[in-house]
Amino acid sequence: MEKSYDHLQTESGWYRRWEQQGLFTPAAEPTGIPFSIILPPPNVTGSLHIGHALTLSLPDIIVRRKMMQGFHVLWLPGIDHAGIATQMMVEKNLKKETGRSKEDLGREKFLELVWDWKNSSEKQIVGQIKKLGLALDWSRMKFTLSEEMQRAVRRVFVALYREGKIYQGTYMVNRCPNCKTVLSDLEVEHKEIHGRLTHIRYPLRRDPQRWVVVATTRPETMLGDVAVAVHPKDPRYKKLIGQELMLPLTGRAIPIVGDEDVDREFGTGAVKVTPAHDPIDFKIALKHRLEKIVVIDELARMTGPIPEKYLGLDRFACRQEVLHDLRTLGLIEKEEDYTHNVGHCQRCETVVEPNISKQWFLKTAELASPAIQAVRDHEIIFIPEKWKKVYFNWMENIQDWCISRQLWWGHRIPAFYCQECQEVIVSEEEPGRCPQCAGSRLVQDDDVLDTWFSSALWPFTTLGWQDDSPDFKVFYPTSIMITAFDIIFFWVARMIMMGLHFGQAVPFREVLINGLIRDEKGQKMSKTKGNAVDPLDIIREYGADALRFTLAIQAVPGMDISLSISRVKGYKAFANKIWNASRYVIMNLKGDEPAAFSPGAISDADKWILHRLNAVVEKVNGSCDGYRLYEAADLIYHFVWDEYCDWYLEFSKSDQDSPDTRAVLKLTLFRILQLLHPFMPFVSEEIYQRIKGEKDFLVQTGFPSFSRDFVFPEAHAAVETLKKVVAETRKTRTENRIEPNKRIPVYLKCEAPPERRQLEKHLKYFDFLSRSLKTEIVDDFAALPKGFRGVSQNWEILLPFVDDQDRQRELQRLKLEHGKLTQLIAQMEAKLAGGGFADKAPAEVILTFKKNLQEYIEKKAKIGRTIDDLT
RNA sequence: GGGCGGUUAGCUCAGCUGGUAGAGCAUCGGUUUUACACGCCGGGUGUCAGAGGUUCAAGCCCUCUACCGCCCA
Repeated sequence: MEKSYDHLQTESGWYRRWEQQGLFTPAAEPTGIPFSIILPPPNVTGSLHIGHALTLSLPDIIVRRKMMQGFHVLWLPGIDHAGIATQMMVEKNLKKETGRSKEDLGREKFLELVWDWKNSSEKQIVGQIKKLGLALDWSRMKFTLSEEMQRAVRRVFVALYREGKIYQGTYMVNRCPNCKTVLSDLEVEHKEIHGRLTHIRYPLRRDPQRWVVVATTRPETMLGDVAVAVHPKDPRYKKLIGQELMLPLTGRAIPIVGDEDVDREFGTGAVKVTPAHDPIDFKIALKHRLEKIVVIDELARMTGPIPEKYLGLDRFACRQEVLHDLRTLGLIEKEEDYTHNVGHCQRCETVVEPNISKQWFLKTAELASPAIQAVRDHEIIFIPEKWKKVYFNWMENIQDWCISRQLWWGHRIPAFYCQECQEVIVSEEEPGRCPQCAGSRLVQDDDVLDTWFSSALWPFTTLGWQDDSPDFKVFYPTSIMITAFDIIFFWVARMIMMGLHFGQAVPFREVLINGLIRDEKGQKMSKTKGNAVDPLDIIREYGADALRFTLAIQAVPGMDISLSISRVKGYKAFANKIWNASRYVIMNLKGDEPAAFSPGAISDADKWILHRLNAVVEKVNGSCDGYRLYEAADLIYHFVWDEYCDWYLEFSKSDQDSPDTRAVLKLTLFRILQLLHPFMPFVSEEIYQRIKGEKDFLVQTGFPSFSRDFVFPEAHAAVETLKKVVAETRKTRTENRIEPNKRIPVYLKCEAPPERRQLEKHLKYFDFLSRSLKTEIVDDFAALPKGFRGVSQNWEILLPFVDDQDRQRELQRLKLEHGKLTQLIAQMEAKLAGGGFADKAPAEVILTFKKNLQEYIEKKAKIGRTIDDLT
């Protein structure tokens, strides 16, 4: 074996072999309890970022452990067509490369380009996923826009339409003028904007010298005002209700209406009403039967019955014009700085324009209530539980979902319009003829569905629900959904609604919410923002194992992660540590190690490591079962490094002649590899291949579980004593600057006969680990040469001086320690005496406390005696 | 406006049902000890954001404040 671990070499080969062996494809015959996870599909907008690495690694750790435990595991991969994002990218690309727009190409040709893009993006994503080592069953790979998924989506759409849950209607929706499509509420992000609140005078028609002042952040919309609303009880304005105002710049007269919903505190208390461009005004207008004047078009340009000079201007350019013109007319009362929330397109950050148009909607209330109930009834468990509240809060206030998008890339809405009789036909297949008038001039709806519509169906459509497949019967409901919290509404909530409705059961039993990986500014990483990190860079430099381990150990459920490269580096060193520990073990194996050893016959050191291993295995299983993977990773890390490497390998150096010890070395290493495999699949596999048993691959060997045969409390206690005295001896050596390599005699004194016997049995380890020339356990130091002294619980250590300078140094050190102990003891005694601690604290707590105190007192006395002795 | 989370060693973060604080990295001293210098041995490091309260005892529970971040409207 090489002296240091080469992650690049190891990680390059294994994945292909795992895949070729079909290790990740569940056997045709169910071999255990089904366990399934459907991968939250990454977008085909490019490549994966580090956030994906987290959301994909965590389930993989769970999946691999389940595979090892013998479950019938399916971990199903897929990718998402991501309507808006993908189309935008391809459009941008087309523009850049050829200067042409998608309209220049036409729908069909453009879509061909998008498919090309999808294919190359898919290739890249799949490559990245394999580099991460995910144990996915590629034979079941899905794509949200495949022919198969399209069939499923059409079936669902038609079913919901027939149930009256999908309807078409004209309402105010959010439109992104840049993406040129409407958006759902969820795709709009509210951001604080430092804008201006402009107070504009609207003169009274009968008395132009008097006016009403309205305040607005969007002066350009005044061109579409149809009224000014005031609160009917507002003393400032109530007499004016019913009168008319002259709308500046337009020459139109508009009424003053009274409306209870007007906020008297906002601005002047009189609000302009622009029903075509503001959702609140839209509602006011409905109540008062006011006309809706559209003055901004779908691309956010000025339009409609407005003065010609404004026509065609961009909304923001027009704002400046309107302000200028009003100023000229002296109609601006004042302008003030004003901070308010403005909706932005989640994809491109353009300010969203409220817009009235005819769209398709999904009525969500009826779907939501069983979905709420399922979580209430614990059919679905959120981990951590607090996310339930977020889920309930959204679901209980859910609005109808606008599902149509003015895009080309997506599931085309299966609605057909008869050009003869205007009949709307919703059908899975092209109807051919109008069922109403038998006309054959049918035109399909141009729009496509919101990407998230097909995502909502993902847990059952990927399993072949639409074809009544065996997979659906075996693997639905899936076991768990693992994702970031920003996707609770987009995915989780909608999947639950659709899963219950069409799959007849919850889509998953558990929802594990992980945090987001943020950049150094604490910002969400996203491709559109350009602050994403490529996990491949990290993998190349430190290894996928190190990355996976870092993510696992940092991922406290529900907490965000700031990815720290220094930690990745640390876990790369961990991989190297394991490599070298294995190297030591493998180099020492002679082939005569018994396959089975008698637990009674092995050494205490062997028993100790098995005992510790057993305890760690039990804890790791508990942590994994509770999805505390960070805790499991931490346990494994410390067991391997602090116990197996730092102590057991060192003990074994004194026992190399024993075939039993070599057998325990190998067995423990094997168990470590098994424990580690879900977290670090590559290095563990690479090493396993060198100590391989009957199974070809590590994932086939099982996951360790607690064993009653490996409980050795006496041997464990003995070795802990040994470790304690070794540590104190080393410390005494270092503190007194005894040359690290020099072997010197060590004298020990012990007040606890059982501990003395424990150590006497293990002096060979002690000599080796503390570089002792010879070790004597004596009853009294009096007859011995003077020396450096060390004290730990029940033990005193004496390392003989070489000269008088040594003695002086030692005295100084002891006095210092004596002082520290005096202080500590005083504090503890004070606590015991006053306050009520002794009366009220539980007996055990006091007992431990007193025991500790007693120890300190004894230690102090010992040091005191030593000081006298040396003086 | 409603809600949630964070504030612990220089940095990034753990700390389970309250019992005198931990990890990785960094740092300091020593060390080419035959698995590993991606190492080994040893050390230092914190008024656990601030104030108040409950308690014998609070990083952990309660109240308030400050700052940072997020979600929803």
